[in-house]
Amino acid sequence: MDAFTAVRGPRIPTAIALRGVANLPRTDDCAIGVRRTLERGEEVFADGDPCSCFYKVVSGTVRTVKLLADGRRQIDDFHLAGDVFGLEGGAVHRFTAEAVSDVVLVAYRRNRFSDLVKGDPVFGDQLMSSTLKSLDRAHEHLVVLGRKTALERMASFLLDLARRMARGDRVALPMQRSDIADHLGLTIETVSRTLTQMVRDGLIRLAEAGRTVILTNKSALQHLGS
Amino acid sequence: MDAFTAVRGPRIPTAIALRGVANLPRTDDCAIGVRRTLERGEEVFADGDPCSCFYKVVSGTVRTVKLLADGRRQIDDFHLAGDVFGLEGGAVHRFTAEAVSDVVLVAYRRNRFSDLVKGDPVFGDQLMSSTLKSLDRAHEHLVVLGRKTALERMASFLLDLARRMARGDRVALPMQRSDIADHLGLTIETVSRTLTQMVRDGLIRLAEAGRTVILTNKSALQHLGS
DNA sequence: CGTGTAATTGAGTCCATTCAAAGCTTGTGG
DNA sequence: CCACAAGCTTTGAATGGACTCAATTACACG
Repeated sequence: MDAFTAVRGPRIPTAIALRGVANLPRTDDCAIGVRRTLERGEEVFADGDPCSCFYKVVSGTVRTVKLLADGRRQIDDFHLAGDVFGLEGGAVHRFTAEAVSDVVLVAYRRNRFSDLVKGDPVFGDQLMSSTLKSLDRAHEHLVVLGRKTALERMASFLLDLARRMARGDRVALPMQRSDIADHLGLTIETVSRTLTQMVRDGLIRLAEAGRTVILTNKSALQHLGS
Repeated sequence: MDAFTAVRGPRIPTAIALRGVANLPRTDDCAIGVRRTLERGEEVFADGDPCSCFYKVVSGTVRTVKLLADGRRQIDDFHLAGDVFGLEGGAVHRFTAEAVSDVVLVAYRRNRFSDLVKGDPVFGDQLMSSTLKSLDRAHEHLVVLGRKTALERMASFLLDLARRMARGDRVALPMQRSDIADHLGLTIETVSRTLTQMVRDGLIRLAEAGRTVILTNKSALQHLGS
């Protein structure tokens, strides 16, 4: 079975496709990449939708979500500006993608992978590199979910966010407690209690109604996050 | 940054490389793929080793492992005959790979991805497809570790193994309880108790000193595994 | 200033863990 | 062939960390 044959679109001039999102023409020209804006809570695609596009985040935050039959939820990952998501092997998406905040995306039509790479070898390298990065993040998160305590999970999460989006030691959380809980395999109560304990222990400070975290003792956090 | 430049080997005739493992010449000719046999417990590569090769399993089972500083262990995945593992984005491996049973592998030298694909587009598709399959498996496992109970974890695990390696409804477990525990984020005691409970409930039977599981009520297991 | 949503805090419970011991298997040497 | 050792697995009892249920507080928005 082939990864990129399920949906065939028009041939994409791939040289332009993924590299310079900032330089993309602001049109609906599907051949290059469709700019798409969503409001907080809107769905990018749903579990089971035909897998015709993948996406790159221009601004905002997206969550990729899996739901169990009884409503339990697991958030695989949060995707920030520059991240690629929605690239999958099968013919349909295996998870749902939703806007955590207001979001701007660029959608790329999926195609036979070898064709894309033939058109632009660098593009192929980048696509593979981006997929391998996702895989690495997923593997890292398996350790968090499989073997870490609530405190350690939160420390890992905050450090990861800080590395990716911090200005100084301030992290403005784009998501709410329930998202963090469903990402870390905890409940919102435990998330809240853990943050409170971190404040008590001088690891962090909270600001802006708890939506900004200031890392006041990064080395202690790193020791916790392993 | 490019995924496949860290180690440059001689140009690989990729058309032969990944497709027909069974047809590979049994030589040490590194340009095609080195056959490698390991005994149970031996290391394929270690966390931090330079990432010069990736591997395809010919026979046996391999585990990929992450260790925390205090000895806690997470087994990302088990790799069975036909599976590819060890392909990573960075210059060094981020986990350890060990033989769960006696194992035969073929090692492929990593190379610039676009070069590989240029040599053989089908090979590129397969490599990407294999990576996306790993990513899908990792995401599926995140749900297991983040949101499922011990019973559900074990059900998911047994069904996955059955799908991949069962003869009829018999699954000969290649790994021991501690491996299962470290894969499912449980302790060996909980793994054992869960299996005992499944036997009591008529979901499975155990044979050959508990190293073979017979799925006697697959639909009930599927209901548990969601 | 009220209203609804999100976040925090508290009390009690439970599932999986830890600690402990016994039972099986397998391999080795007498 | 049996005895013994070493490792793996199972079982039991008690503990504990995160959960559930419940109530309160804080905040955003009309």
